Amino acid sequence: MAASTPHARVETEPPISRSARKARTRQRLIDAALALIGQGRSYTSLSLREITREAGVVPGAFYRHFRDLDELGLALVEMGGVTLRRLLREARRDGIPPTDMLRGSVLVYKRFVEQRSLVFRFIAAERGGGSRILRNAIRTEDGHFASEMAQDLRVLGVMPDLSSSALRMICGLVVTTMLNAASDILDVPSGQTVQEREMVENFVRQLRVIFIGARHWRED
Amino acid sequence: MAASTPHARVETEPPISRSARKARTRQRLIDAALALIGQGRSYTSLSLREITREAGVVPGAFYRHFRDLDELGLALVEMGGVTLRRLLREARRDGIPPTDMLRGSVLVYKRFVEQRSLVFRFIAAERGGGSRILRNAIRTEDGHFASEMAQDLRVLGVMPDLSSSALRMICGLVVTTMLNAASDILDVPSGQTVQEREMVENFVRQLRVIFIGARHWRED
DNA sequence: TGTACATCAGTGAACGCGCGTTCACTGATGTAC
DNA sequence: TGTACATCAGTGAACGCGCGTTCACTGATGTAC
Repeated sequence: MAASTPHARVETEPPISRSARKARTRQRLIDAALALIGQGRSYTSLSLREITREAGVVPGAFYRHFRDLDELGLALVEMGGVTLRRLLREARRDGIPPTDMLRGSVLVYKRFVEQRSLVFRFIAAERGGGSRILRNAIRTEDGHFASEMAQDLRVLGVMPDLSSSALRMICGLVVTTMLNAASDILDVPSGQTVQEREMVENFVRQLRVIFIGARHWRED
Repeated sequence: MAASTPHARVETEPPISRSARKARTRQRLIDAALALIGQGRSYTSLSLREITREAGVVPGAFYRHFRDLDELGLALVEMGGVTLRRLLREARRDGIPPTDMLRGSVLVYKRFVEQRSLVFRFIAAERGGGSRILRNAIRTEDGHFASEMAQDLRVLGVMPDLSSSALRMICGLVVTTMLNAASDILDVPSGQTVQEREMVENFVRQLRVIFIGARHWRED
């Protein structure tokens, strides 16, 4: 047990600065909340004590890092934003799948969501539901994501006839459709089941409708 | 206080059968949960005692009506399903707004959501988030709603070239877009504000994209 | 480099509180005769 | 219609438990000289 007390030093590790240690504990609290979400709990129903227990610190230590649970929630939202921006960055780097572009993108997205299931579970849940503060923070984050996506499409010369505002609006629709799909992706039993294939197919077709609509869009 | 005890009889009311009284208490529990949701609470974070307190019964009485909170949640989902079916029924009865069809429908929907804000707040929140049981129940309910909408459109002869499966898929997209919008509708500060108009405009344009996409849809 | 003091992340104990669940009970409603 | 008994929705008290928050504390890290 001595090894887990805060001041014990694991022999193989070098000394750690106070600020680094503090940042590490902060991250442990965030990870603990995500781990509990991963066990099927919803963020709104987590207690401060559960989180500190999972993180391996005493309840009172929580207050060295966050004023209350909402503030930890905002940190999770920020992490969600970072995750979404990474999705775009990877898309930019890897380019569009050469054949069957839409289905390819959907499968890439599906894998991305599954690899970061905890963050997406959190976003999908609190987007519609949690406290007003979290909901608005997530809405803002989603909005930024949609705007960035619109700018990327503009740069790539996709749908050059659309006005910026129309492109932005369409990306907003794509984003909400993606986030709805994230919830479906996480709930479908994994493995090459019929359900899974139907879910992917449905998602692909819905995006196709949106892009067909975008191609034929005319300003009023 | 005597008037609020279960056996007291308000003089002006006729005697009530035992089963009617039980149904009334059950409804009070449901209404109490909705009332608390209306105060900005999320269903997942409600406690059994809060609900019974709000309903004006003793905590133990809860068990005469529901096994646990999930079972009450399922009753709320069912109520949500009834609400959605009523929306379709009214649409059938009143027909499509004669001019500016889409914007007209959106405004009708907006008023509908605002009038039943508690139910929609619940659905919007638990759809992505609550317990797995509730999420699946809501998914099922939404699916039925989409199927019914598809059938209505078929009967009305809207988009007669689409296969039933394509029509169903498109209605699914419309429904998720509607439910996302419900969350926006409930969060936007009411009154004739700029924000409100922009939100409605965005919603209208997104639906327009979907319907344009549907008109140009070709089976693979 | 060494020493004396300051800082502060995390501890551990304590507090009062609301929680879910149980149980024997009460008394109005329902039923059999 | 009247009477005797059964039913059961709701009561009220009790239980053990985990909760959020507070506080004086400890001791490793950081700093001034």
